[in-house]
Amino acid sequence: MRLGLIGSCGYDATVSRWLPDSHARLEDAALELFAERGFDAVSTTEIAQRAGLSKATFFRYFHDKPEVLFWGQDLLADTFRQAIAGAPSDASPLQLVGAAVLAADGIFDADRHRHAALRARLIASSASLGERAARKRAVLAAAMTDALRARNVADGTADLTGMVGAAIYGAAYERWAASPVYRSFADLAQHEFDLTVLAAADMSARPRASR
Amino acid sequence: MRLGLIGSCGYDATVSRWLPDSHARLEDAALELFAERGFDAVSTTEIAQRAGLSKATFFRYFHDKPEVLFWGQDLLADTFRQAIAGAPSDASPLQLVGAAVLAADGIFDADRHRHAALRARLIASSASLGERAARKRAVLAAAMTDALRARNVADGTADLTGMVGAAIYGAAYERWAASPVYRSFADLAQHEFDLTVLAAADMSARPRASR
DNA sequence: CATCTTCATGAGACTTGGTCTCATCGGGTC
DNA sequence: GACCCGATGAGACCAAGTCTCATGAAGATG
Repeated sequence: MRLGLIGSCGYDATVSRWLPDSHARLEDAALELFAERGFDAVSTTEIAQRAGLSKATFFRYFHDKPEVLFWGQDLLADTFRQAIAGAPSDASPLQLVGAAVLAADGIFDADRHRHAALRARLIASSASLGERAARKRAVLAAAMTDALRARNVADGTADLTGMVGAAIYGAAYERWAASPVYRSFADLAQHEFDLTVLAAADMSARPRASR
Repeated sequence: MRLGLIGSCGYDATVSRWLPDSHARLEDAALELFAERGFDAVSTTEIAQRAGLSKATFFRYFHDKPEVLFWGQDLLADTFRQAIAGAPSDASPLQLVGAAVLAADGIFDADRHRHAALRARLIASSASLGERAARKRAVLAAAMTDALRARNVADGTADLTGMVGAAIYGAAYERWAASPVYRSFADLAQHEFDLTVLAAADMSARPRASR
């Protein structure tokens, strides 16, 4: 139900004198408190206390307070990179990023869906969280751009297509998170991809005479 | 040489018992200190002292420390909006955002160019500044998207084109800031626009058989 | 059994960003 | 002269984040 892996350093849940899974306990405590009172009104000291730990330990597991909501993003960037590197050789750049977003399906399971709506609500409520989210998305775009360049896609095209890929991902994730019941991420991603292909063609079209 | 206008509230430089232009003095002091020692190693107290003011006054003029580097962005978003609203009715969405970026030419004058390289260097050096920059760019994209929707561009197309517009702006600004001598922003923007038109067509193209 | 090492943790001092309240004081107004 | 307005200073106060040192159980070694 919960990953035994932490962002950078893998660790095995050593059964010791301490209660196990400090990382998960801290995350659970934080999400509970955020759900009750919002992000800003909860202090890191309080999160740590509810998890039965100290503030210092909180910052050992999370680089800063927002990171409780954002950890695990590296995995997503890697998934994108690998999907693009491993796609068929006759795919267009747009199809490559489409395949990348579809490949994220495995990450967004039912467990992750449970907190997705809360996360979205919190991020929308705080300017500083919005900044972090924007940056994370830029990192995803850069990951795709790099993977495209590695396949000899021209620089300008790789830049643009990476951003479009991030937009497809963002739209698909938003809908996935907003859905009250669990749905397959791949279905939503495929749908957003199709819409984006149409929109890409539409960008350069002159407007029809209005009605 | 320096605007007499502050972000949200206009004020006139009342000649009174205080030295005028606190805003400008704070900004100058901050940029000097940042240039000397970097963003993180300078405290807001120190900035205020060099400007002959108190920390409290610093936070009256800038909502937070990073804002010293980012204020004035609202003007840019408004410029984009107005340019899109006022463009010829037969323009394609891509041409609309192109026109918007070109319209920013008036903002990027020689005075603003003087500190642009420093700003870029500082932003690249700090993760938190990178987040703020990413968010600001997302706001610009949203401004363009809104203006496109107001012209009856379809939602999906407006979303995508707004992001592309922000990318064009970002690339043009980056080159403008990096140029050691002052250059016309419009020239660079036009060039980036042309490249992006080509890249947009290239996104959907199958790769040529490699040599 | 005794000792040593390892390591996740606690305790708490410390710096700084950011908020808030209250006092100050010159200028303009009536 | 009495009054208010508005930019400012002083400084208390809170929370994020860093850092150092102590602790004590687990496991290894002898």
